[in-house]
Amino acid sequence: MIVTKTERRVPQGVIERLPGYLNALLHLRGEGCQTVSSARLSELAEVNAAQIRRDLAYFGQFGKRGVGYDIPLLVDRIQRILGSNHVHRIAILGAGNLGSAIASYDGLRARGFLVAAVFDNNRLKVGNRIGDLIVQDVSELNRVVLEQGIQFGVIAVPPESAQAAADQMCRAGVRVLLNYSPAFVEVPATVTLHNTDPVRELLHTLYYLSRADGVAGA
Amino acid sequence: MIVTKTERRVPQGVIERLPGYLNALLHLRGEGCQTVSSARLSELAEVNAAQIRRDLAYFGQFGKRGVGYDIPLLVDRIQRILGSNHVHRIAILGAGNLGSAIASYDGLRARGFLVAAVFDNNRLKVGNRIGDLIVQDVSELNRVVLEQGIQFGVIAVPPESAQAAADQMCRAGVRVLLNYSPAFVEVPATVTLHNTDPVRELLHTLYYLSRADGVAGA
DNA sequence: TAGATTGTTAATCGATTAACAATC
DNA sequence: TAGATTGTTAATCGATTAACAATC
Repeated sequence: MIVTKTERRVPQGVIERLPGYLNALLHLRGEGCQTVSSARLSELAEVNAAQIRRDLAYFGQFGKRGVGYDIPLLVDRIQRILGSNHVHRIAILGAGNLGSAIASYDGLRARGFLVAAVFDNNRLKVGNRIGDLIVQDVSELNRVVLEQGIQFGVIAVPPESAQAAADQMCRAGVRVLLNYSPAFVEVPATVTLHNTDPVRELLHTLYYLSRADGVAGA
Repeated sequence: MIVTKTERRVPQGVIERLPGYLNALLHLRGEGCQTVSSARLSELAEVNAAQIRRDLAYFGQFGKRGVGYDIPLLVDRIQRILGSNHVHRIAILGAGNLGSAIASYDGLRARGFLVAAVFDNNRLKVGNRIGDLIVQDVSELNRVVLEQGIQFGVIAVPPESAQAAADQMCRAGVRVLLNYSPAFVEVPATVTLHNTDPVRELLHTLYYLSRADGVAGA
């Protein structure tokens, strides 16, 4: 594994912002840009320009003074830092609308993820086609995760089955579990659980919305 | 609108944590609990107990010393603070897998949101049923948003149509726009845009995953 | 050289935490 | 009363920002 010189403890906020920078850089690269200034990146990523420079400085000196950052180089560096420079395999449990949406989500491939398998326990769904994949029976989960070295599991089942799905995924050996259901699930300490609740952001927005009615300002 | 006494400027971090508290409280209420201590809430919401007490104190005194917080009361208070104590209507543009998944997402109803309409520009999808809803042609968007007082718009179309979808939603008059596509979209300053990128969290997790291989600790 | 933009310091700002008196 | 837990202060910690010398 390649690690850049300065390996101080990097604040979590920095790591959380890197994917946003990468996103903007991929967008710029797609438009054919060669270099970008922290000022321009600031607009796209909605982060203060000084902070971008400071964040990147945790990992080395990637820019040229007077010029800016070389986009392909910076993309590569950030991908290495995050570990998205090689492909990571994902297994999805649940082949309903949510599972299908995630399996065919455009943003995954471009950023180093590959949906390697989709499982369901419903006989009617097993055998269905989702993009290039065939839905497999959940009894195959252990074998496939092991054989393909799958590290990421996605729970895309109804909330009442979420815990059972999580248990199966953990037994199969995934390292990270993404829970898209609104249920609480528990996992062993060796597995990293991410509860990604799409409603949480709506609620948070609501607060500012009701204030914006009465008062000026965002 | 009911507002509690202390209306100091509330830090953004507090607002972002409230939905997590609410989530945990709804879970506890579902289990039949009457009261909860900040220590117990701390476990469920994964936030320091002192911080929970401090966060809540921005809005008033909701607890009883020696006892804890009354769950139904606290649920009600947080819902009022966030504005989720009355129903907010959502329109979804895009009736594919993603749109269907969001439309039938269990977590919405429980937390004050109602998917009021789903639109698509594909003749083949117009007229389809998703739960209780019939997919409508996108030409109906303006009328329906106006008539039903819809404030939230969700973009669930392929990335290449995302900007066009955003424009239509903004013209129709939504106040908040949730973009689930990996595309960059621009909106007028009067509309709040939320880019909810499910891959961002995966990338962020990846960083810690690669470190966990070599070093001890989370 | 002149202009532009980085890398980095120093100052500010705000969030987090521990601790404890108040009080149920 | 004794035990428990809040509300709140005070101390710490870390993140953000402005500013500017270094340098392309």
